[in-house]
Amino acid sequence: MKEKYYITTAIAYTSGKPHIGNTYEVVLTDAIARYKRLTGYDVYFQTGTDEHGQKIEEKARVAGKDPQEFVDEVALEVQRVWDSLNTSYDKFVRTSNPMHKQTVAKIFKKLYDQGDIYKGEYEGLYCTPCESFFTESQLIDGKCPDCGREVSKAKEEAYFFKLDKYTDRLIKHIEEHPEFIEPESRKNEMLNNFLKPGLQDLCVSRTSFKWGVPVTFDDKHVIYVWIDALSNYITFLGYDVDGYHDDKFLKYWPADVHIIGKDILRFHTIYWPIMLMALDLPLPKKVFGHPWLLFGNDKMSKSKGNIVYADELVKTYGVDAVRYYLLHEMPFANDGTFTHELIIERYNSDLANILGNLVNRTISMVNKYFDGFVPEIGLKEAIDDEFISTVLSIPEKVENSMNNLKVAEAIDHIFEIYRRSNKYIDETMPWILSKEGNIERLKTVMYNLLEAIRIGTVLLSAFLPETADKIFAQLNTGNCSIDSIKDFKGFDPGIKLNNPEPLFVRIDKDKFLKELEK
RNA sequence: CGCGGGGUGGAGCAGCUUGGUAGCUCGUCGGGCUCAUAACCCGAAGGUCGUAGGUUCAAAUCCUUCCCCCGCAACCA
Repeated sequence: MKEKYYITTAIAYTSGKPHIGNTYEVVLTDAIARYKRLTGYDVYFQTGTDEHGQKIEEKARVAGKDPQEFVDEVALEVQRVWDSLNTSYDKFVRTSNPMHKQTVAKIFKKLYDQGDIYKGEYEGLYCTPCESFFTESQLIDGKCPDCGREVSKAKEEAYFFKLDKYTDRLIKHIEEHPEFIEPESRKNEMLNNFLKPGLQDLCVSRTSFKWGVPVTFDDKHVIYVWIDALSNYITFLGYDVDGYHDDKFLKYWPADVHIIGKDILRFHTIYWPIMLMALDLPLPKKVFGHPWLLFGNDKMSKSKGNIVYADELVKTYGVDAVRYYLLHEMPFANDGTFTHELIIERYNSDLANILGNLVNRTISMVNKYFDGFVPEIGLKEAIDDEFISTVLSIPEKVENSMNNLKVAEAIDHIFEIYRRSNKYIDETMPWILSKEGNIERLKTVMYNLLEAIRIGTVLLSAFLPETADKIFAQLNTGNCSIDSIKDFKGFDPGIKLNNPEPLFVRIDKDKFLKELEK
């Protein structure tokens, strides 16, 4: 019986096409999901779109479309971008789904009936032309951030979620489960900024727009984003307020990890757990707030005009080059940087030179010396032991890194195999062995290289699935299970390799960048 | 004094919890090799570890001052 692993991304807001920074989250989650599948877990990977709210209502109106029509189009676009990066989600959810809306309405009612939600008044800074409330910090020079006009204090009838009842329990949970909030630096932020000073009640309904889930017992109100969006993690598993849950919910909840952007960590580590407590459900085991991908030194934004889209990058560099960059160049806790110069550098040095060239030269030699047939082990030397033990030590290192969600570190470990293999070629000098007619020794060297590459490729398949498939095809082996990399004999002698095809063709950086500018 | 994170050779990062030759990748320079995608392997140069003090036999690592950058600051998805 496989152990289950439920992993999610945040759902993307359908106000427009997601940029590379938004896409990073899905690729990161995908790598973890694929790795867990590889290592024997029953993985359920959910992602999707958050489709309600005033902003979307407006965007649809401007586009002259019905909101549903509008989000249908954007959701399709989001899914297309996710697919362009080869992400292996099991379920793509959309909050405009009728079943989801029904459950959300029931959750709201239940929380109201049990006294966790009450009716009150929301007071904020209101911009009349924009029909929107803003907080002090959202204002630009004290004026409305959308239209630049004066705002004034205003009140609106609204429903609130009472939080103080659960605060102590949440503080205790966070303190007793140091792994709950990742990275750890964020934990203090939540604790010191919000929980310990005491939480303000959360406003959970709006009357200023209609595009959302209506409050069943008060139709002036629409359920505001939090209850609607956050609950996607359970509604689409078949959670039922009356306890008639689907098997899927019983099997997969609680989530093993929610992967989200650091900007919405507060909602996932405070409001969401409190909602779950109110519903008497177990909390997710971990929430990981990943850093942002910046373009150069700037945050990507439409107003700066520096938006980079994932699907366009895929067209330029190939899917695995983009995945490699996202997964390997992003630090664990600090923001990462994207530039074309940097991705080309990584592409050339890591993918083309170290990995691609290794596979190419190894297969070429086997073709040349053994007509492409995988040789038996022949004569061994002491240096082989060190080489083999280095390779065999990698899976455990990768496992440790992945258990801490250190994806970049895990990839580094895999590349240790390739670096060591390139060095092994220099140490053993197969072309000399061939010239001297030392075939027994040559057989061993080539076998060791092929097996090292195969082991690396099994691990690599979680991160660069397309490349891994290409390598397996060239090696002509289907032996790619995690069990096959525990010892050093997973490559059956006698297999006929296919001809080598360059995996990554080197990019001429200067020439390429000039082309890009056109 | 709102809370928190960070400042390490040209670039990007690790090391700091549990003080004791400053490590990795890229780039630069020199050498080697020729199986391979001008790729691969070896070596070298380059850092007073933001600043000023303190603790210590010894500090990038612990404590304090100041400077600079960044995130959060509550209903913005």
